[in-house]
Amino acid sequence: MAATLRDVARLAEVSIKTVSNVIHDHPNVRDETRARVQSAIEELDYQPNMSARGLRSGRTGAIGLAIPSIRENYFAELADAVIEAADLHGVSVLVSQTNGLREAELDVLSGRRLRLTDGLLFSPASLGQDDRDLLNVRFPLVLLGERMFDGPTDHVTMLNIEAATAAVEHLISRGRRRIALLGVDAERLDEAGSANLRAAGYQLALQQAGIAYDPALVVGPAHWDHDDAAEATRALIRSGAPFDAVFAMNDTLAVGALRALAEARFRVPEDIAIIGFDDIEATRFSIPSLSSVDPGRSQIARLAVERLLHRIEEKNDRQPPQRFTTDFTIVARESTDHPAERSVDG
Amino acid sequence: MAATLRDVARLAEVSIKTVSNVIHDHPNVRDETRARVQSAIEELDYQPNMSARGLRSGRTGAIGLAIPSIRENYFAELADAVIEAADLHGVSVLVSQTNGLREAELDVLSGRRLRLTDGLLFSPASLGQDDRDLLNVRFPLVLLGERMFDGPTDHVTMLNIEAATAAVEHLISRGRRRIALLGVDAERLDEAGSANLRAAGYQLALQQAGIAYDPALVVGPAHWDHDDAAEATRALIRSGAPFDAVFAMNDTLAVGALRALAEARFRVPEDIAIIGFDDIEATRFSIPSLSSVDPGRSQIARLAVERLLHRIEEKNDRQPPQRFTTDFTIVARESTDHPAERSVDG
DNA sequence: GTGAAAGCGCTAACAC
DNA sequence: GTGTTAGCGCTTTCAC
Repeated sequence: MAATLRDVARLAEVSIKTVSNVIHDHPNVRDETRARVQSAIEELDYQPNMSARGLRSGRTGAIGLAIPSIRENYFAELADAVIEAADLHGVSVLVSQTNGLREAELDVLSGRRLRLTDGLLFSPASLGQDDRDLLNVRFPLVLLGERMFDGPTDHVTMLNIEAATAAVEHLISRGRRRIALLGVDAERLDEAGSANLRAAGYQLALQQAGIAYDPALVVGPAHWDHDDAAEATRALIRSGAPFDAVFAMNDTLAVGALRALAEARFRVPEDIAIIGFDDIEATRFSIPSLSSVDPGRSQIARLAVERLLHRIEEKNDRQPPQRFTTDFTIVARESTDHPAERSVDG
Repeated sequence: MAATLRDVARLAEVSIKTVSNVIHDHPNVRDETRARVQSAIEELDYQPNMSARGLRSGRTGAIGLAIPSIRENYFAELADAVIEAADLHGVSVLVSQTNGLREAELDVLSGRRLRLTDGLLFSPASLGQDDRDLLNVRFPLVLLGERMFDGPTDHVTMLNIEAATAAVEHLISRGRRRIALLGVDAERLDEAGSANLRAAGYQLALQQAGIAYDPALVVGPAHWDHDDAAEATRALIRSGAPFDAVFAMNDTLAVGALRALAEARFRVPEDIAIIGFDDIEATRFSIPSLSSVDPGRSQIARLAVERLLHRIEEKNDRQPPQRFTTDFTIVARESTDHPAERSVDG
């Protein structure tokens, strides 16, 4: 059986309060006593019972991270950054996957799903702007991503529009004019999430460069996975609409596009330049390597963890919700490292 | 403030014991009483305090998963499978990353790192056969991977030797004879871990096919990442040793090799066939797609979670440690979909 | 079928 | 500086 405070106190011949004082580095313990307690702790290999501490203090020392799927590289890298950041504060991370299902996301918000936690970092994939009120929960919550805005909680998000504009400007700076947008149907530009923001950034960049917007170059899929991206790119190629660059709304899409372009014997970047979004590791190891937008993931994670821990600390004097944005960077790699051979005007 | 059992009991006008009986689906509660309690629970949105339950019952309802890094695709997919499997049992998963550091792995085993858990799934990357005794811990532990064998705990592992043999046989069946082994230095074949087992499988397959073993075709890196894999492959190419196939000890290495081969203008699979190991998602989206060995990851996860929960359940009548192996499959994709154009004999 | 009460291990207010 | 003690919310034994 594991040792308790009582056992340590008995061995060190002090009261449990003194042991507790030693553990919590409280003052008012004589050095000699402290040493005696310390050695008792070591002798018994005493480890505090976190359930008891949690019951008493109302804190578990763990936070929840609810994301669509840890298999998606972006979220794996985000989870890594969150776990690292939490570690620095001595906090553990419980990971819950929603698979993007509304039911699962509601479960998460109900608190039914993650019960040992002091608070939650939540990156929704199904809930949208209309569900904002559901974020009024009884536990500290920090929202991630770009599906809901102006909700009742702190929110950490990237500068989607600005970053997308910069990505498209990067393509334009390489002499590209017929820039396809991969990741959203032209008819659904007004829906929630990163997609429409990035699409807005795309349109803005075109406009600023005096390039006409062509809906024929805007293709799905709604699901951002390799397969659908490859299929959408094939459809774009079949459509016959000429294009000399692709702005993929994330790197997974970009990798799928790369695959479809290779099948169709397009050269990247000579014939088609590509830039993705998220700067996941895969960008560095595709052939060719993929240019991308680094959204400042570790900054997002650090900020989010710090805000959440802050909210957990704060008692009743609750501050109004705040929104935080992170810095982005364009990372130029091989897939855009070539000026257009001839400019194709629309 | 969150509602407690007491609040529910008061509202339903019963004792807390009756509420507890309802919650735990115990018999001996009249239907009418049960209904009254149920509606009180709903009215108050009562949710059991897991710390209190944990303190009382000695169970937290969470398990730990300690892996090197969630960013590595293999571990992300393993974590996904573990979380899914745990979910089926109503158990949460705390993820801890060791980054392959010995210190961190010792921390994990000391129990200092994951304290809210009932048990641990541990996939070591630094600890090896000599550290077997360290696995004698006070909490339920299930070991994953192939760095330690015959330890004092349950162990779930893949059939590395057999699977590696099958992978190499797959290359041989395509007429390949000069098969490079990527992932271990020829001088270090005897060290711990998956590497030497897979190397043994490689040697076995060659032997059975009557192909001479050539240490010049066995190249590092010790770190299984894209960069080092690409570099090792470049070195192999520079060495001038002729080869017509690569068996990469995991898919990450295979992707790195693919990159180096493309740079050197080798065609895959026409000039060089490649097979990897782990069957991560990236295999399906590389160009060409990568053949691989599917190690039965979800089976590993399910087995591991079930064994761990079983160990958590069992009282003092502890069974001896058991070892479990999973089924593997060779998944043939484009990278091996071509018979050798001419056989190069060694 | 239901209730009363002890106690899991810890924290912290209070006493000395 | 150190000790005593109440009580966090729950489970469970035992009584009725």
